[in-house]
Amino acid sequence: MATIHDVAKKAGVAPITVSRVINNSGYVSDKMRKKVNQAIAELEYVPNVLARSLKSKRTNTIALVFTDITNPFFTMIARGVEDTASEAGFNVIFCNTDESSDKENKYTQLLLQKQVDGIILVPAGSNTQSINIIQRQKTPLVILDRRVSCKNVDVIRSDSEGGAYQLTKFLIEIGHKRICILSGRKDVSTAEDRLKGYKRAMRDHGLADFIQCSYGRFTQESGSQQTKNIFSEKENCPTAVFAANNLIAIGTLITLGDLGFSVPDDVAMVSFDDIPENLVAEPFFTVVRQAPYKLGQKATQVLINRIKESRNEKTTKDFQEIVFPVEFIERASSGKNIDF
Amino acid sequence: MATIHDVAKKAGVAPITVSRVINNSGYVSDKMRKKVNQAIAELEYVPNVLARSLKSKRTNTIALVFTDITNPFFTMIARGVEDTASEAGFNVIFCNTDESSDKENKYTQLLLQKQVDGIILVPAGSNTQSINIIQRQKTPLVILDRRVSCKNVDVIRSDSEGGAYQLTKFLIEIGHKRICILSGRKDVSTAEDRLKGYKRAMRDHGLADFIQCSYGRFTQESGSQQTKNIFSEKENCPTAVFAANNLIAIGTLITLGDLGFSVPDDVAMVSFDDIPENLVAEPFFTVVRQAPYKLGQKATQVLINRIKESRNEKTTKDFQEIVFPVEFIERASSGKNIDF
DNA sequence: CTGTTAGCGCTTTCAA
DNA sequence: TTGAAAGCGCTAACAG
Repeated sequence: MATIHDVAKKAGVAPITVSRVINNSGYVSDKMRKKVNQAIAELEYVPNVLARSLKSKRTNTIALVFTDITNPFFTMIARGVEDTASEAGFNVIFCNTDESSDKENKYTQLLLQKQVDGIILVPAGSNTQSINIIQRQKTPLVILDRRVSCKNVDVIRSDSEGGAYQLTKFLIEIGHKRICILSGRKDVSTAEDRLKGYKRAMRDHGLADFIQCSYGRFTQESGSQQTKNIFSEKENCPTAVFAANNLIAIGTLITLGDLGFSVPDDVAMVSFDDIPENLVAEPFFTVVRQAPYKLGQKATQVLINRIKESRNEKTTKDFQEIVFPVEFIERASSGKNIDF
Repeated sequence: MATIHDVAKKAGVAPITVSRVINNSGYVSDKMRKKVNQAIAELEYVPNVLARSLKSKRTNTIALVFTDITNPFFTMIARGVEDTASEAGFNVIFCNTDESSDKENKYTQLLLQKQVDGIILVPAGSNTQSINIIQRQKTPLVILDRRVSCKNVDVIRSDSEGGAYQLTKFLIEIGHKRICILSGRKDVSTAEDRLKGYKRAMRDHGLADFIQCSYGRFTQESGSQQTKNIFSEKENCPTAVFAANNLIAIGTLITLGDLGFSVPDDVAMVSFDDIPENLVAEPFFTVVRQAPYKLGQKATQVLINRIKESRNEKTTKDFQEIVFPVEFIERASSGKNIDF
């Protein structure tokens, strides 16, 4: 593989001149430029950005560390990040942690070694170890989708509590009292916040006695499992279920069917998060929908600003927490005006 | 940020000794090792892999260049690639081309500059420019999911033609004659192969006169559009539709509904590719299903072998084309024993 | 406008 | 078992 020296020799110039042509920096006469470009073409020269980055201290690469790209919610986030980063001249490395803090730590270590310019992190749990490491290396960092206990960091997320409140209130208003929530892991802020919103709505409407919470994970299997636990005893079953994410909702729907409950006739359902429209012929769930693409977009913008700040050694602006509103969509799963 | 020199100074050794500790290479006495490790911990030293890679000529990074991670088929491929690569100590960079050869070229250029150790490519079209560039830089390459005109390259893909034959034959055997196929772009091999398989099945069963093909793109919108084109004139409409991928299938299903056709009662449907099980409560489509995770896995294994070969300067084994079988699953969308 | 010098942080090669 | 020297390919800083 040709190096900048080979090109320089062939073009009869100094390596730095080649560098200037490649990077469009400094002054180069048209004559020189032409010669250099020709040499580049002839040698099929590909600049080595490792060497460039080693010298320039920037890789123009950011990383997105999240739980599982297989969940359409995160897939859309990934696209939002990639598109935005790409437009700004940044590359993206994606890392799936599968909700494991161990994997999260390993990946952040690796990413720091790779000298990424910045990291967008969806924390796997409440553990802040990787956050601390990233910050001690002074690598710009944005937290996405979930709250964390540290205060000195930017956070971009949706209004989980508000959305949960809205969904619960809706169920109450169409007549439900015995509403249960099936949520994710306790140490994941979105699971916690949705539960909080649910509880607040129940209390606000005098239904504190009917509060019934279940923790699990944000997966279809967990949705099934939690549903089995709650609906296996046929006495005093909830008349409505609030699934704390899309995958739980599907597990719940399937298992309710298996147990002989039909939705929404026997049990009403609402869910946080949607399945992307191009994957479903007839959307069924009443949901509160986040805007994952926009979340990814915003997180990337904030991160890139931080990166630019750090390059200019500007005084750091205050950290911000940006909370996106959610959108309520009523569909068939919640039924309506049901008599009990 | 501490460098290897800082660690060396602190530990009272030479930089190379630190290097040996980090990489577990060469001989280092336990005493030295301890001192070095302590210095590393105290300084929170993070090795710079750019410098390492510059010297060692390997980045332990591979790239997956594909069309759109938003399509669950490719999402699963991405997971297959990441998990396999990760296990072998490789990092993955993902690049979405959105079926644009332009973007494909730009990304491959960038990836070569980044000195990735290998590339897995799902070609955006029949253009082989990026393949040529990659090969001229002697970067190991594996083609995934689609055929290409070059012969000197490994290809991992599913049996599109066979699967299409199977689906078409199935429709014929349950009594359909007027079967149309809605496919993707003509210059994408999977669109072409599925069409071929369909045609061959039609001919083999004496239905050459009923062959009705439509090209478009592998998206929901295209599925809708193609369906509109074919079903807007109510005369001699097909009694069955073969959607060449999952997204087309959904667009078709929706639009058939809009046009007043019910599936499968008025029109039977089959489709290539499934929607992942954890995203759908009640799978509806009769499909031929690929194994995207395995495709990604296999492609990565083949690529990593090639990378190791190239490091050992071994004589290159012959290029292989690995074709995965597909799995037929009958569901409600195709109906059964319908009278015409 | 063009070039020289030095060095980014690491590891290979050779020597002790 | 440890280290010194050299250099991977590039560019910042300075000089001309």
